[in-house]
Amino acid sequence: MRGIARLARELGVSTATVSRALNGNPNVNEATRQKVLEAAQRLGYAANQAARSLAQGVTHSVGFMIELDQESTTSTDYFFMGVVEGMQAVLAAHGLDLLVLPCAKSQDNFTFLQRFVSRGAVDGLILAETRRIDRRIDLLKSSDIPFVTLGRSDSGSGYSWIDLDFEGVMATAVERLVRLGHRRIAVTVPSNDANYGAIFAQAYRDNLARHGLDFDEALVFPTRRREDDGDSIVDGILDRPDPATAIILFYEVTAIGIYRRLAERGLKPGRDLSIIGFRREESVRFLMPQVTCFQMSLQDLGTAAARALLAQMPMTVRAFPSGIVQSRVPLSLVPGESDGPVCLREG
Amino acid sequence: MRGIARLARELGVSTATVSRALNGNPNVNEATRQKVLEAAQRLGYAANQAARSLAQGVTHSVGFMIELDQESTTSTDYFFMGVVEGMQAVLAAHGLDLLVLPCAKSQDNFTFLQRFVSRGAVDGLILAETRRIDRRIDLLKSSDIPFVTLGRSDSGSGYSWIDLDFEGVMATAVERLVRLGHRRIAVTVPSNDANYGAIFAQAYRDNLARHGLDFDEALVFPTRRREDDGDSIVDGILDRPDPATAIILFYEVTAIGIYRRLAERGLKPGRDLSIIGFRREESVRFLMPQVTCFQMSLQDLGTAAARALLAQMPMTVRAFPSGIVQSRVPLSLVPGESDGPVCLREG
DNA sequence: CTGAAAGCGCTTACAG
DNA sequence: CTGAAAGCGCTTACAG
Repeated sequence: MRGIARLARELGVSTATVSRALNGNPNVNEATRQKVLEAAQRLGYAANQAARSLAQGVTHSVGFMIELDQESTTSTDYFFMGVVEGMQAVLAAHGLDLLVLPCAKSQDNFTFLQRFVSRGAVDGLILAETRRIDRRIDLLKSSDIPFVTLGRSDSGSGYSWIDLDFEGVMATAVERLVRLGHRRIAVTVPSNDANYGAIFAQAYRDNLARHGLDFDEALVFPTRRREDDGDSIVDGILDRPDPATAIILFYEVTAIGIYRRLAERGLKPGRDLSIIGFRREESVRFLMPQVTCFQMSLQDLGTAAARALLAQMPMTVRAFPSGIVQSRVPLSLVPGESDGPVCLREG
Repeated sequence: MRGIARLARELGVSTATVSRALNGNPNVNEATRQKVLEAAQRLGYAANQAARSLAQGVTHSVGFMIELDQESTTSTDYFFMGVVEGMQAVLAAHGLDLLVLPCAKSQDNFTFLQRFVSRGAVDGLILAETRRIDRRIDLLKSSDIPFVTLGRSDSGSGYSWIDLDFEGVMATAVERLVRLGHRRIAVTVPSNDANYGAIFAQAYRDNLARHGLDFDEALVFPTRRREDDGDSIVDGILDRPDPATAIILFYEVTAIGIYRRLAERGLKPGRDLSIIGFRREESVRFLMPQVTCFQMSLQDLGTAAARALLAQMPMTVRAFPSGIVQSRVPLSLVPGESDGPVCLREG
């Protein structure tokens, strides 16, 4: 005999009473409850997770699905801990365990998710890095499981998402550059299939238009999260009849290659080419001159996602009556010295 | 009626047969199995996790407990993704799900772990960042759950661990510096309570002794994972009657502050002070001159940990007959320009 | 090769 | 306030 039965026998009460005492059911004599609690503590007893889930129909756990790829292996993760910290704090306060579910890039992310969903392994899900078209969202919508995504998608509708305020960042960056006199502004965009690339690019176009600037496909540079695209970007920007005078970066790390190439050509960031980065990444924080960029709270992002999820879950919906949440976490500009007024050279 | 019962009724067979077909039990007519598999696929059926675990007594999942602190929020995590990728690949190949369990620094890590253990939420555990004295190890030893730690500890014995080869790194670093003529070698050590700090410090002493060099407490600098200890270190090393000529860093990021301070004093890394870093971190990869440091495969670390765990688990012990594994993942030197022969100045 | 039935360890109406 | 019992959705000897 084991588990709750052993505890019950030991105490001379029924398993029902033990269960009630442990679960905070009010219909238990206070003295009995103390006796049970004490014994459980002493014997290190905790209800078996599987049995509990089966009987209750809930797991008291939430999954956070992340994807493991080469790129994220060296950088995105830096994004990860802060976000998880925010989520965990909120969920723990409501008795929910956060289980981070890492999906290898080599396995199909749809199948991966489906397994956890159809097995009822978690009560809710948070998805990272949504795609423009993302079948996972359709899957989650058609099943009855509460979920929230980190990032928007064109798939599905009427679901909760939290995202970065790409639009706000781009508006601030473009306006700042325009004020400094820039009329030809280049941009880098991520070359992967996550939706944020498309959003960033669209915001770029929208904000050029707002300021009456022409969009030029030649000034859009797809990049990966690595520093060595600097040569082609700098040369591509400057060696043309109508060079750009500024560039907005999606991946901040690109600044390293740009700085390097500029130095080779005897040029200076902020004087000969204005640079505004997006997110303040670890690897460029010490670059000189400092990159003008945007800062945000990763914890807040995680917190917002967790709250939005709790608003979907039956157990916590009353405490979070916000319904569907679709919101963007703001970023604030951190001025550096990598941007400045248009430099009047030869032309 | 739902779950397996519904599937069984639909197919006109018993739940036992469905279960067998789905679980690869050989005692099933091949045609029957196909029929079941097809229907399960079509209806999106997968066995309920809780019911399955309860019936089988195993969860088919492994927990990787990590801790979330301020420090790791900005850096250690960079360590994280690669390791998880390695673990996940190995575990998935054996039908095990990897659940990353993030523990907030504000909650007691012992209690956190205990809950997962006593509830039987996972079949095995991997612990990160062991302490010199680590009650979690005693807990795991006294329960029957298989586990592996990332990092050694003085607690417990006869358990499997995987760690970095701090000794090898230190031996290589000290020997390299000694060959370059250095006799006064400083070191930075982490100021937290993880065991690797103690190991690193001990390896430092051992290797000084091996080369007949005196140990001097004044040359040991506790640091945190941030760049701004450079001033006190550089000044502390150089402004003394018997200055050190070289320093070995635990946290590579410390190099940034050291470089800065050296520059302020008109000195050069590699010429006026030789610097060898430990692990090649993202944030200093682009420092000039490049820091001489050590490289390792995070994936290999994760892979080794997962394999060591499989060797403890009943289901996989036959495929991994290695027994207790206690091994150190090697790192290889990546020469930079931050170290060089002793510079003969004035004295 | 298949099915009826017991059992995994809990929770929770139901009855008292 | 407490207990006996049914039930959660599976798996697995056991019998055929």
